[in-house]
Amino acid sequence: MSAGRDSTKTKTTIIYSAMNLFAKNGYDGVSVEHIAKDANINKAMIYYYFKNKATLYETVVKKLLDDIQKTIKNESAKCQNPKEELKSFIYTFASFAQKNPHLPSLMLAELSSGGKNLPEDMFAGLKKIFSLLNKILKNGEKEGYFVEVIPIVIHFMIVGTINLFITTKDLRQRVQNEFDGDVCDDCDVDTIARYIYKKLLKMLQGE
Amino acid sequence: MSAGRDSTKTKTTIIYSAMNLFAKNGYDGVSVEHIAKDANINKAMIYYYFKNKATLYETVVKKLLDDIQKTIKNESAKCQNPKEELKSFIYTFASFAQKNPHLPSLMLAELSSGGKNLPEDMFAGLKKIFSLLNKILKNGEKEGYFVEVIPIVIHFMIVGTINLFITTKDLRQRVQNEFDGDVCDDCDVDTIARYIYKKLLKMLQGE
Amino acid sequence: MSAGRDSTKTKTTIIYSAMNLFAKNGYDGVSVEHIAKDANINKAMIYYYFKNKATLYETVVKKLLDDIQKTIKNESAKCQNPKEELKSFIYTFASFAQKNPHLPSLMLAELSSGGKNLPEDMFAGLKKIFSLLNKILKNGEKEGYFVEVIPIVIHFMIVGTINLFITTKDLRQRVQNEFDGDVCDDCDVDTIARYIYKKLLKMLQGE
Amino acid sequence: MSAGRDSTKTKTTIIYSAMNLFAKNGYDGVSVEHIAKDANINKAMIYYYFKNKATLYETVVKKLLDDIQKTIKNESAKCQNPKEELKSFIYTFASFAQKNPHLPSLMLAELSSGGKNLPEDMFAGLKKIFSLLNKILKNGEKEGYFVEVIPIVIHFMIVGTINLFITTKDLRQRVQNEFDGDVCDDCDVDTIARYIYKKLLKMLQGE
DNA sequence: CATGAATGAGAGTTCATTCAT
DNA sequence: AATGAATGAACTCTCATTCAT
Repeated sequence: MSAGRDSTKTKTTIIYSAMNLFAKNGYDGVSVEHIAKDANINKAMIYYYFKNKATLYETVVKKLLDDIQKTIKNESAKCQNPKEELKSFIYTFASFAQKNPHLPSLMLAELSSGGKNLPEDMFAGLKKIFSLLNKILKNGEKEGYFVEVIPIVIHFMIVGTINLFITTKDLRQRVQNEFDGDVCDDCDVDTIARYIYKKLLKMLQGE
Repeated sequence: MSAGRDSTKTKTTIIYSAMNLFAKNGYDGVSVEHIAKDANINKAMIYYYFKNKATLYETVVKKLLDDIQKTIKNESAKCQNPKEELKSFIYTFASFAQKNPHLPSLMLAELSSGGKNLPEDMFAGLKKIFSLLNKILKNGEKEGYFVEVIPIVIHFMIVGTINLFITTKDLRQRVQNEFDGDVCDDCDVDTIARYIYKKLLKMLQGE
Repeated sequence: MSAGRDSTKTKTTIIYSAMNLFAKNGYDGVSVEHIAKDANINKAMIYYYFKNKATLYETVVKKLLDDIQKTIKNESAKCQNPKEELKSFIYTFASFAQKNPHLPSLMLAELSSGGKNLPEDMFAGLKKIFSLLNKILKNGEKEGYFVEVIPIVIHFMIVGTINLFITTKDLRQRVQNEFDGDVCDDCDVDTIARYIYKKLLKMLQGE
Repeated sequence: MSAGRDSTKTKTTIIYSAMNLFAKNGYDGVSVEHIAKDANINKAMIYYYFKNKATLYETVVKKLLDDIQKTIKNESAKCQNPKEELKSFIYTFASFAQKNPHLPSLMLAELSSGGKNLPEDMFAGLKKIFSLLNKILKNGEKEGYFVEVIPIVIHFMIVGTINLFITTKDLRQRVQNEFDGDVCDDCDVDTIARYIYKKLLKMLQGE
């Protein structure tokens, strides 16, 4: 009654339920039945649209990586110089990660398993994202904006920091009071992005 | 016969097997039977020593966090000033993470699940580690070595970068050639630690 | 549009695909989807033409039994005396079984399940085939060609031997060398049919 | 309560339930749950004792073939000459097949699937049985009792006939009256064995 | 302390069958 | 006459956990 017989709609529903749940509980922590119930569809439909659980997972992760990569690219096109591009990269990644809290979790889960689940196919997504930053840094270097750096380290600094920031949000709020140091529990992502950008500039321009 | 001694030995064996497997495959990716086989003991013994699988997991993670925290503390005690302490923090964390490749995986897995698995009890470990860095930064600031920063962000920068570096080791080697940018596939952890420290100093000192 | 013609064609396609697959994999070993794909039609069409899977199976088996029975009858009509008729029966059954390797498999599968699958309706086919041999033997007896025998036993000898011969073809070739006795792995069906006929004559004529 | 914790007993129970059900309904026609219920044990125990359904099936078939082969061998040892041995072979096979109505069904099912289910491992059983007959025939030939024949054909005659006789028992009784020819619906297996032996002798001795 | 046997719940997956268009 | 979407039941297999010895 509800969903009817709309192929794309059903498939999309499945993907979003899966994205949601995989992000929260990881691959092994989510059952196909769980996804089906969340998507309000019959469990067998998942196998109608996807070969198996692993394929569904792969689809989800790929979509997420694809989306962010496109978003970053679009935003980057509006920039005038490497500095702006770097800023845009950080801001866009951060805001996307916040809007899709799935992403950091999935990325970390994926990476922390050594890519056990999704071989051969989704690296493309990760590589493309890194490529974008790589170009920005190299350009900036060539044009005299930045000093020479090891791009992958900068990449890990940005992504690692933001990811941890997002994934620990709940935790940080849980501990805020029992702690002397500032855990930034009420900072919003924009603030953090700005902060990271500012600090990073110092690295990239220093001496 | 000859009780007691074997007891601790068995328990230790279990913990190390569990640590190993949990790190590689995550909580849900490891079965109790799997651990028993790896530890070469009877499955029921795990339930003799640990209430259940979750408790065993908790024990493992806590031990790991405890170990690193103690190591960092010990190393820190040998230092003369905040700069040296910061250097020591980064180096120690990096080398510990490399020697226990379990740690980053477990930390990420744990955090990325929003602490779903080990509630209430293991945060202590994470907090202690952060506390160490917090003190270093605050001291450095008070003594004029560092400018004022948001400690948790610096913490995430260090930990996030190193963790990603370690967990992506295999992946980076897999892609090294098909890529234009340097993915640092043959850098060792020390090199990276030194690099991170150097770059961080710029942040913390720059006017 | 242009109904009617396609109708029969589709139905026929289904039957042949089903025959092929049922023979190779047995009733439970074949899915309706499998048949649909093989026949290159939509799965639901099978339910348009046949009440359900069991009915389709029944149709297939009946057709096969009907075909062979008609073939035997036709060939028999060309014969002059019971001896020739017996020879024709054996040769025809053997060559039909070889051309339709489905038949023996299906017969055996059907019989070995105690007729669980097709109740009440397909025995007719089996009975008709046996009737043909029965008449030959009775005639031969009356006309002094053969001694009196129990027809059903002779029937089982012929059918059982040929069926085993055909169904074990692959197996016999697999073991040919590791075996001292001759497993007749390169005999063709005609040779065997002739041999069976010759040996059977001895039984039917002896003293 | 009932079965208790007796390993061998449980395993045996499983095997016999499986033998029974597989014979009646074939491999695909029996569910693991079905077997568990019939054996009055927990479904998971089947996987405790057997790798999977296929392995259980294999075990069952192998046991059956082993049993009959040993029985035939034992009986054969009591005989004085090839003629007696042949008689013994036929009688023993027939009576075993009757007492274990599973055997013919399983053999046929197995063969008719081209050995799809049990590769590489159970042929041994089939080969051993054939070897026994092979020796009898060769000996008989050497000692002047029998003429030269193709052993595998004789083997198929015996086994094929008896198998069909047993598997069609129900069917033959269902049709007895609606039929002119004698379908031997009330013959017992001994009668048939004797008959087959008698007829076979004619083949093997006739000049 | 230690073991093998046992359990019940649930996981992923497939299937025959039906519905809506 | 034909199609793709949908369903619910069943199936194989695994797992965390407990019992009996």
